[in-house]
Amino acid sequence: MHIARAAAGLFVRQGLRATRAEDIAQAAGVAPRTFYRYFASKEEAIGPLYAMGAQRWVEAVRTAPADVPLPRVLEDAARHTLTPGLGVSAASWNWVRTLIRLAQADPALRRVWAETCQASERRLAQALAERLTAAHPPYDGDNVAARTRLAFAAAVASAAVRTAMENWAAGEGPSEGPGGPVELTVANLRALRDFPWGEAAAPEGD
Amino acid sequence: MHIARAAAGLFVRQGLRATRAEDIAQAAGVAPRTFYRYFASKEEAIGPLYAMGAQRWVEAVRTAPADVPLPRVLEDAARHTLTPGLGVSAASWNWVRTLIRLAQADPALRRVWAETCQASERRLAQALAERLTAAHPPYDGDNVAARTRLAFAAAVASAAVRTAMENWAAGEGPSEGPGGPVELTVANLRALRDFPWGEAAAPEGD
DNA sequence: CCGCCAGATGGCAGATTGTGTCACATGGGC
DNA sequence: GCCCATGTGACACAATCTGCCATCTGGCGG
Repeated sequence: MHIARAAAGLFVRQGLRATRAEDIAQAAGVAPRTFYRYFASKEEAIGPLYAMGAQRWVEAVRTAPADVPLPRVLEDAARHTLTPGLGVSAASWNWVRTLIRLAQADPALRRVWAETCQASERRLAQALAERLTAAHPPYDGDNVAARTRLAFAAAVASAAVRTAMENWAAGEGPSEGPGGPVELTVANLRALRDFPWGEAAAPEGD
Repeated sequence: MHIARAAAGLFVRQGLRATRAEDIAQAAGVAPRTFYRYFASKEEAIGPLYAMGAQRWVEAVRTAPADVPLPRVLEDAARHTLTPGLGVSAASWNWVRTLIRLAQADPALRRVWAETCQASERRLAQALAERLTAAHPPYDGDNVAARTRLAFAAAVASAAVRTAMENWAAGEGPSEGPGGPVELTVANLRALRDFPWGEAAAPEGD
């Protein structure tokens, strides 16, 4: 969505506050009225940019073979989605970092980011449900406990990626290798498996 | 915050759309300008209501003795916060359900809900960090990997409660006992521990 | 070719929202 | 009493959204 790109460009260049919805519309080459046909507010305009990555990740999970164990699926999807060069050019990772920082800096944008994350979480839950119904016919989608468990699994997986991205973006680390999004995400997923969780969360100080 | 209550009342009674910021101000007995001194938009006005519960939960975790294992702390905090009658009157749980449903129904309110959840997640991360520095002096807050791991832990714990609340509110289940917020949350936390997670997430169909 | 419809877009008016600025009141300390 | 900090209100105005209608475009059947 080129309107979203125009919005992001203006937000980064001159700040959210100084950018009017009309400016975005003009930069994107559309009428103000058209802008508001797609977005309810100027903040929402970068939503699609935030959603893109999550979209790819969920899709990778959805299309994974049903016989691969879930943790493996999540890890592979993370690698496939977050490794610079695969789908997202290595250069534009700086852009990604900038956008995430932007979201953390402004309350209104943080709301958009948060909502986007929860939305993709719901899509992931949907994808996991499909996996389940395919593998375990007795999965009962009407059962509150079962649905909650599924939503929780999606939330956890989603959080593994989200916290990795947020913390990576907040620092100055590289977009690849140790300290990069992929490594942090994988570390989260692994920690999940062997969390004693009984004792506090920093046994070995990595 | 009595402005928040006034806003919630109007939103529930006549809908978000039909409620103007000025109406809320009037219902709360303040001038419109004063309303905007506290909230940037009318949607934000119910934020404090969403935050209250999370606030209590985080506080319960923070004040837990350092020698109690974390999963236990989380479970206890959940019971303490989510059991009707302890702090939140049994009657007002219907109100809670209504408010959460409201959030799921409207995009703008969903954003507020999402942001509130992430905000309390950050506070929980802060609380966990304090626990850690107290217990394991070598905890390194400057380390990206360590910070991410901590944020992830907070996100997971937070998601356990959030998904429980969302799924409880979406259905018609009781606010207490099986199918209630407490049970669902505890089930999430337990599932976390013995997730083989290797095989799909619905072994025993509870 | 023509009429027609569906969908996307733009123009315009106006209600609503959000903000800068100043004024007024209250209450505590000197 | 004076002063300052803090919370509140009034007014004007910029910016945000929205309803309604006109216009354009492309496809489709007559």
